[in-house]
Amino acid sequence: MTSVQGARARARIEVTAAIKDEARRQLAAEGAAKLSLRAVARELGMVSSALYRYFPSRDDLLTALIVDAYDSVGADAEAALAASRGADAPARWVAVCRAVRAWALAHPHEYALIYGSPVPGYSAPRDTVGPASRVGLTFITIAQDAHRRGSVALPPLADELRPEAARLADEFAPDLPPALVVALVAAWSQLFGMVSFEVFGQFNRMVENRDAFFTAAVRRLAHDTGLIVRPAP
Amino acid sequence: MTSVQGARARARIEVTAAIKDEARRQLAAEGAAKLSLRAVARELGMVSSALYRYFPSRDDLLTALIVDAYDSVGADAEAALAASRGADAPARWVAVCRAVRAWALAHPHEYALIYGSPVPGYSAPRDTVGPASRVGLTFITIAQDAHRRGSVALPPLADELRPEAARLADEFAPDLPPALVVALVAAWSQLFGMVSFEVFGQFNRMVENRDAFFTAAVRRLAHDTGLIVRPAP
DNA sequence: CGATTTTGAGAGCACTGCTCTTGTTTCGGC
DNA sequence: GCCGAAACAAGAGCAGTGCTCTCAAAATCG
Repeated sequence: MTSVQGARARARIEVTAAIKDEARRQLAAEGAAKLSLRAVARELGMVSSALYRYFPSRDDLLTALIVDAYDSVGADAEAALAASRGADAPARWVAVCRAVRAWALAHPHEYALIYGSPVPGYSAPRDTVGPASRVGLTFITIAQDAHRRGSVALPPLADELRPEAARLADEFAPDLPPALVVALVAAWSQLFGMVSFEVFGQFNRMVENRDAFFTAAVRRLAHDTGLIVRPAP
Repeated sequence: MTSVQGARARARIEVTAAIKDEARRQLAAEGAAKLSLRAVARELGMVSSALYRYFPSRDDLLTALIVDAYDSVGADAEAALAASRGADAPARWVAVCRAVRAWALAHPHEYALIYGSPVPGYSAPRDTVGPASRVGLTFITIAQDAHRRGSVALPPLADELRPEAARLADEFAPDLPPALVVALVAAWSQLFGMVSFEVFGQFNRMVENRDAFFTAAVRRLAHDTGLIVRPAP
């Protein structure tokens, strides 16, 4: 297929990767606001206009970095999920949450890029929705496994939320009870609230033992979602 | 005091206010990234260098806007708290949470400024910590009232979190049980997780009936914190 | 080989934050 | 009322930005 596609195509993907690497380096060093196309080109020994052959605009470069960042957290979350195979549902939930937090603390600027304020004129392009959902799918997988094994205690569901819950479940996990799905979405967003507060410094001079705080809170989140410990028969 | 302080000082605070107003307008229209000192000056009919007499740098202007934004949400939250006087604790919690969310949806760019990724070289200046804590203090007030009336069911507290909880309570609300304080901090950050996801578009093409979803989730947050309904004797 | 597409290089445009210098206006003490 | 000091507006200018355009070199394909 595209394997032996001439030196040209090969060079192109190499240069594209080099640009993204250097951009990621600047992102980690200075943040998205200070990411400069000219500086990236300069560091790579090319002229700024040449860079536009690879990314039609600065925002497109950022979009590429966004996709990569989503894939990076997503991969870490999935790895944590795989590594926790066999554990009970709450433990797996906590493991994935801790993986997400660890990734965020290790890549604060990339985290800010995807879970902070939308940087450009915003409106995320279509390419991002796939990678963006990988973490969420991890949680759904945990819930599905737990539900299959009967280790779910259905959380309460407010009456006025019932239609929304049914729609949500139908769209994302038809095999799961609606109450579980909406609880999952809530816990998902709440998890990122805690991670964002920590990464963005809102816990400064307040929470000290963040590891213990986070773990306890996230365990409670699992409980709220309905995930319970139930040893295999 | 500083009341009749000459036309000079008077003009200064007027110009300062005009600059902030115009900056806020541009902020709402285009976002923090595109806020331009020159454009603000242009719109105000002055030259860009003159603006530096009022704000020594662009970041200082942004800091001023940040403080104002914190005060704005804080005021709304406090108003909601005052308006809910007499209601039971969970109802008051929900009322304040809804006020915060409403403010965020009405001022998305200002919300992004204070609860999104830190924009400048970050590290919030000292002036911001006072206004920034107003919303949190609102929640502490609710908890204190509830605790005084006995309408709190203490949430569980993990052993490894006990020292942290004691320290936290001692620093922020010595009259409250430590378990309640850490639960409060967790719920506080989780609340902003949901608001951020809604404002930043993470719920797009997913949650439709966001009002019902948010209210139900936030009610559960109150329950997690230990706030319970208990009619006055 | 020749024609075509892809790439790099350079100049240039309009814009940004910010500094410095030059006059002008306002203020407080005599 | 006068006069030095402080505050101020204005303009020019610097270094940097994203992005467009043109033009030559290089790789690709018929």
